[in-house]
Amino acid sequence: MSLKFAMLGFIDMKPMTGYDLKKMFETSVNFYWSATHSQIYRTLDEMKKDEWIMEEFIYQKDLPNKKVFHATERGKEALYNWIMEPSEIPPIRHKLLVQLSWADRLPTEEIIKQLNQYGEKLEERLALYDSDEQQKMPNWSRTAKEKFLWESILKNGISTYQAELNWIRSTIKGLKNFVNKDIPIDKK
Amino acid sequence: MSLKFAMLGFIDMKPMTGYDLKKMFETSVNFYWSATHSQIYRTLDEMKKDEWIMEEFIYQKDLPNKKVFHATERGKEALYNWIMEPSEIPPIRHKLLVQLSWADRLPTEEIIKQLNQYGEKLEERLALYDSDEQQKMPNWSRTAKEKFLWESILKNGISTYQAELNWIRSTIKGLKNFVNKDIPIDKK
DNA sequence: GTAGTCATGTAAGACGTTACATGATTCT
DNA sequence: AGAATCATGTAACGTCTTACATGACTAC
Repeated sequence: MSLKFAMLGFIDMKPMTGYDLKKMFETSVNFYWSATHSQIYRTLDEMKKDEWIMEEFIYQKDLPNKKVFHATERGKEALYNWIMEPSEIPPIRHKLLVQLSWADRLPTEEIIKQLNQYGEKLEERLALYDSDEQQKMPNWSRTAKEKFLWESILKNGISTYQAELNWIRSTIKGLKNFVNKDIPIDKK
Repeated sequence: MSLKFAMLGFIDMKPMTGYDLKKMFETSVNFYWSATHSQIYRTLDEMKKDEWIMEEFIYQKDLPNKKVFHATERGKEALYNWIMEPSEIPPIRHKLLVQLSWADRLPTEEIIKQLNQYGEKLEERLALYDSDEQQKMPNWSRTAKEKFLWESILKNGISTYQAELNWIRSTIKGLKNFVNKDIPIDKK
């Protein structure tokens, strides 16, 4: 449901093609919403039917022709209304945590290896976000307020991943007590 | 893909009905994976076909009949192998962040109201997890290691939500500078 | 009486991923 | 010569949500 609006917001800022949107979802936005080109083109069709966007066909000689989409008044209104809707805490589907719930069956070293691997991925992700690289938060921001909002969004990602990385580290530390030891419950 | 294994893990600990699983997903497990009964019954069918579980039909006089599922050897093996698979950082789909990206259009007070509402939800969630209530992490844990793992999983949730709550608070603070003010970029 | 728990299922639709499909231009 | 970029789409499949459907017993 949010996908339409994520796309509409971009199109409203600056008319765009499906291909442009695809790139947006691959770079900037990527950590809080994502979409493949399949999904993008299908959704563009729907939005066109709903008259939230209008298509402008552009012929190109050297490059493939393309369709630039523009937001309509109806579209802008729909976006505006949606932005004010209250939001729930997003459901998380966390494979690693499901694995951990049943990881009792694994040797402790294996579990630690798993957590380490995951931790490395978090580190990479954080490195990416901390680098200038990720100043790809679309840089055609107009107002100071908008700039502030985009920076805040990035911070959300960073602090979430950082929290999880800290958790990983402390969990690994705790697990080391179980390496090659059998610790009965309630041993005082 | 993880759903099968989340279910299988429970069934392996203790034979269960679809209804029992449903309750598990509503309580304990709920923050890192969730499922409705529709999905659960369909998935049980599939797992039966794959011979990961076996069905035991139980006739009851006062209550509706039920089907208790037991994990098979094949099922246990599948679970074991899956647990060792490396896990990616789960994709996040965060409606509030999409809304924030385009919230420049809203009066700052409205944005703050939105963030406050969301913050309250986080506080409720945290209160729930901090309370004994949430010792609903299935309490038939056998080994100390398993107990440690379940506690760790809960901590993951708590620290994630706590990090987001801190972020919300600091974002609100920052936004207050934009209430009824027009701040040009690069004003020194 | 009315809501809740126990207990099971089906059907339709929304949302998402992966694979299939094409083809010119530009960079290495 | 091979890979990447630009640019669009379709088809099949997998996953998830919402609504429809039933029915007895129990607690307030």
